[in-house]
Amino acid sequence: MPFEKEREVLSGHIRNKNLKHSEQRQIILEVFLETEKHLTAEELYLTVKKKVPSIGYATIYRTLKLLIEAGLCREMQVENGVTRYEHHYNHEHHDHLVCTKCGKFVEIFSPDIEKLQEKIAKKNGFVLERHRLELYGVCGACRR
Amino acid sequence: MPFEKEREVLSGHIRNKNLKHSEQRQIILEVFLETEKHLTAEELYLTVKKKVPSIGYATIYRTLKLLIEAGLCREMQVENGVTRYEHHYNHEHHDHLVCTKCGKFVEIFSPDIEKLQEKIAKKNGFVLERHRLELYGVCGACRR
DNA sequence: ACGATATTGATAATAATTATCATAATAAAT
DNA sequence: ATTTATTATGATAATTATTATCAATATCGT
Repeated sequence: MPFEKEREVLSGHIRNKNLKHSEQRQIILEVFLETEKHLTAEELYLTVKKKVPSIGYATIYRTLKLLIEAGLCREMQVENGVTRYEHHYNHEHHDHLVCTKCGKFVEIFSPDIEKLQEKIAKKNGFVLERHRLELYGVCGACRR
Repeated sequence: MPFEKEREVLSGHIRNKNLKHSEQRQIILEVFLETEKHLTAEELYLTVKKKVPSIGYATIYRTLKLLIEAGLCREMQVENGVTRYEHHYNHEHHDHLVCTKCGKFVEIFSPDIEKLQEKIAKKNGFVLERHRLELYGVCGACRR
């Protein structure tokens, strides 16, 4: 059974909040997890629609919110304003390095940068909650 | 004459692109520069409207784009999705540390972080063009 | 199976920004 | 100064992404 852990997380969250299971939620979760890239709501909608033709946009958005609350999903917005959704369960925190030509991106992480951020926040009297770092440049393939 | 340099920059850009001067553009620039905080398009619109009641929203957006092209203005988007505009001419590059309670923010800059970003980009074969860094936390005042 | 409650899907509403287009303003040439 | 070509403006429609509304349906504990 693939994604058993993730199913359980969602199930637990639903029970926890006295919500209800539904086929739509199951399928949206599956499609989301099966897709190995950062989806837009529209992409998710279109893919789910193939399995559940009656699905509505609102359900996609509602379920994405639910997945976020459950800790299974994370929102990311890259420059142009499009919101994408990425897997969050068992995925380490990371930031993104995005190619401005082809849109390809890689996930990055730097403990050194994280430390420096903490330092800056403290210096200004802030208690840091989270941050957002996006690097934009041109990737190797796009430069030739 | 205040903001003489900035006026010249805009003037030069307008000449350069064979565009035309207008009172609206002058006044929008003035209001933008006079306001010592990061404005939304709406705030700018409302302030300009006091001086030029006939001003339209489209002109505000068009002129903001023009100011950005001229290097006088920079867009910044903080988490909630609202786009704000800040002074860019003769302002050093900086990032933002934002309070999630009251919305207050301070401008920050760390050469060390910048260097690390370059290093990461290079390691991944990217030539870095720009980045975006926002730190979110709770400020001193909001914690008591 | 019943009843209380939550979910769904269709659609309207919202909000921010951009496109359209007729009219007005600007700049350059006469 | 007048003309002329071109750009800018303002009103409004269109667009896009997301959220709210609400009647009909599905779920879950009894």
